[in-house]
Amino acid sequence: MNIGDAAEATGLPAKTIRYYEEIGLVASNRRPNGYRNYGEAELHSLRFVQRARSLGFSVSDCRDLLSLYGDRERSSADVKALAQAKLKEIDAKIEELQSLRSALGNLIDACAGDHRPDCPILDDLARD
Amino acid sequence: MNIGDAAEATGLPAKTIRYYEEIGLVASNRRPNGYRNYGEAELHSLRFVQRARSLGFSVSDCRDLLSLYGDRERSSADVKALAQAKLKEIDAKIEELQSLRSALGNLIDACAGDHRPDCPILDDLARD
DNA sequence: CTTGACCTTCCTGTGACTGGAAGGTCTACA
DNA sequence: TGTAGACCTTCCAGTCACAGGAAGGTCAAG
Repeated sequence: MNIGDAAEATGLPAKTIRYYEEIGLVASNRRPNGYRNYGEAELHSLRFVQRARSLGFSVSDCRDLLSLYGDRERSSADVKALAQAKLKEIDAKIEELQSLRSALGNLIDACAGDHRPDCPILDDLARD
Repeated sequence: MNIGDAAEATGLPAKTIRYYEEIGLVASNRRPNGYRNYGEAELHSLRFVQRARSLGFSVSDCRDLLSLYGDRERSSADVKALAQAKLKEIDAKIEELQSLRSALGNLIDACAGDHRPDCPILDDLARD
């Protein structure tokens, strides 16, 4: 299976698949003509990474997760710890965005939004 | 006022202040010895940008906001529109993070987190 | 034999900085 | 007067996770 088909099968752009190979995340076999060749095992890894990325894990996290996935001696506690750390990051981001949202929302509510130049938003940004 | 003092006064790292000058966001005067020299006007702009950034505006947005701030003919509606677009972006990010949080949270809840290798988190990432 | 859809590698750019090297300047103190 | 060290300067490289594009090789169909 060529990279284009692998891209379609996994939902990842071909560029991204090449990138994952370049950084040593998901290897590939090569045909005699130099083309990359993807089998079920590689597709599986690519899909694994795709899902982990979409859950918010970094590429580096994916490396760890793939390694845990391949380790028959792993403890599920190790995976859970990784996931919980990620969850904490996500919670922190949500909280930050919410306080940001609230501050910006207040400014917007205070602004008339008409043709006149008076604007509480700019006033706040420019306050001494 | 040298860049170090300006950094302290605005809360921005000196590196960042130089960067803002490089991209043409906040200019500076120079002393005969080549050192940057910051007066009240420049400090004001830097603080303005610092606040706008901390509200989630991009550097490009800051450029627009600075320009609106300096425009006596502006309409507050223009500023409000910019802020509302940003608010929409923030809301979208919050929503995305929340659905992500929920998906990851479910997986975590399903994982025993003990010494055994069985792990619903990995199972989900590796599902066919 | 050609066309066009693939594939390859390599280089550059993104956003918003951050770190570090190499070297110039200023101030305080002996 | 010399010097230490705390500033300042520019320039280059790295971050993260790719995306865009150029130049050129390969393949299947007609």
